[in-house]
Amino acid sequence: MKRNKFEQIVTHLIENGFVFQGSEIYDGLSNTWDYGPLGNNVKNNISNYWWQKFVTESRLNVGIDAAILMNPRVWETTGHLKNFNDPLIDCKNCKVRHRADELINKSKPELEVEGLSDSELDALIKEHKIKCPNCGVSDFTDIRKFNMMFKTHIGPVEGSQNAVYLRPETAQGVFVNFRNVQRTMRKKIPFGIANIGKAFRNEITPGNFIFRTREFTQMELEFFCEPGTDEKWFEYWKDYCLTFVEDLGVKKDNLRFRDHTPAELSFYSKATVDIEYLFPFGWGEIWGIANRTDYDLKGHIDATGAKFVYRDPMTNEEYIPYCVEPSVGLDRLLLMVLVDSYDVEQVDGQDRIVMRLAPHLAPYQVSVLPLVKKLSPKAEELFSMLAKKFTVSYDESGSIGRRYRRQDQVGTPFCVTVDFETLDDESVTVRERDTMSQERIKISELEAYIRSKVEL
RNA sequence: GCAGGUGUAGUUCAAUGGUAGAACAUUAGCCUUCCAAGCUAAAUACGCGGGUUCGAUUCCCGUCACCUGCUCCA
Repeated sequence: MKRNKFEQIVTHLIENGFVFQGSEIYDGLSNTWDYGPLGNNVKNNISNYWWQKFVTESRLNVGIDAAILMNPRVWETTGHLKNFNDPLIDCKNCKVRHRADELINKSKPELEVEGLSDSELDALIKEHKIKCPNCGVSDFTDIRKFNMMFKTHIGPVEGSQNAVYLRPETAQGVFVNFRNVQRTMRKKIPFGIANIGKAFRNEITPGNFIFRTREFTQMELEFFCEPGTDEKWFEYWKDYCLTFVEDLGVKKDNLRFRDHTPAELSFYSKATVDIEYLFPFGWGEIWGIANRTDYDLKGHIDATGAKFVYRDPMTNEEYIPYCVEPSVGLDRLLLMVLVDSYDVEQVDGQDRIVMRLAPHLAPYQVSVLPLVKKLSPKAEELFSMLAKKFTVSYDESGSIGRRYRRQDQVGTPFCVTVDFETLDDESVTVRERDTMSQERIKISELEAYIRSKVEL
């Protein structure tokens, strides 16, 4: 079996401690993945960089960390309980799956399907002998609901009264805290609230490694602005996000914007644009920037009477803020960065695998290598010094050339080699991943030298 | 969930109805070792369960996982 490039990359990531299959020794659990030491480092680097750019460096934004479990009424308000309840139906003849309401709509547009129960939909399909658009036969299974929210319960006893859901998006944790944050931080519109956290969706079909999983990390900013300025801010954040993605070091040819057509717009969104990346398996959405208008705040006001109406202190004008939401999946950014940096080149007739990760994202920025094991004490000393400033690995096993290649494989941009001269003159060899070039640097100047190359 | 495909050391591949070999990788040792050198050792596999059989990694069934579609989405 010939392996495609994506399979090669996945194998490489698993073999080098970036990602492991979840619960592997128990035969795994479908589409769960654990991040190994290296993948975790890269993920944290991306996540920290996002927080740096969207919160720390922003005069307008602040960040929170909202709970995963929320009062289930939140999901009634947002429509998730209703909209994540798709009535699915399978054709027994050709095995193609359909949505029951859409199935009826397509062949009998005159029939009203809005608000019908499953059994009523079932009855309509039988009564009008609706045919499968794929094979033309009218022979379907019963409707089955596929709730995309993970359900659990509070307390020791399971029951419908105490049902709660794992949040399917982090955004609502921000919206319900709009007033808390605005008041305590004394924020004036426009301002944004950021949140990084896990979300859970019981996807019908996950896949493509860590691209679509049922448990994933979202990094979201809910940016609140005055109605009428929303389109301006939409454009602003759209550009800001693209710049962010480009700073992750991926090839620009592999990036594009894609506007959602009116037909595919979410019911809550006035406009949505995706930043997409060209994965080996095709274009995939990385980042969605949505104009959510006042849908969310208004919904919570209507349901609870929350004081989410904002009074402009200058004009005394009152309004419900509009929200522009850049929402990105951390796992997808990670996959993008890892896939994009993977490179195989020929050196002296041998394959050289190099992860050309941006230095600020690499799992290790520096590796300290004693030329021979006798030099380990000096190298360990150097490791301790550098580890206070950078992420550093240490390797004393095998020939120096082999160790350079090992570091290339996991994307370490700089290797620092301790040799016998080091003992005499306090200098080391700094070897660069991308150029394979070497330079002699004094230990006293090492930190500044590496810092100048690692920082953006 | 449905349809199709795949499943042997860490990886890539062999062989076989009588319980498995290699290459590379890994670990240890030799070597004043700067781009996967060499030499000497070591460790590691038939996804799981059941059936047929004297005996199953091999045949059958089930299951689990992964890949490709259908659907959904960050």
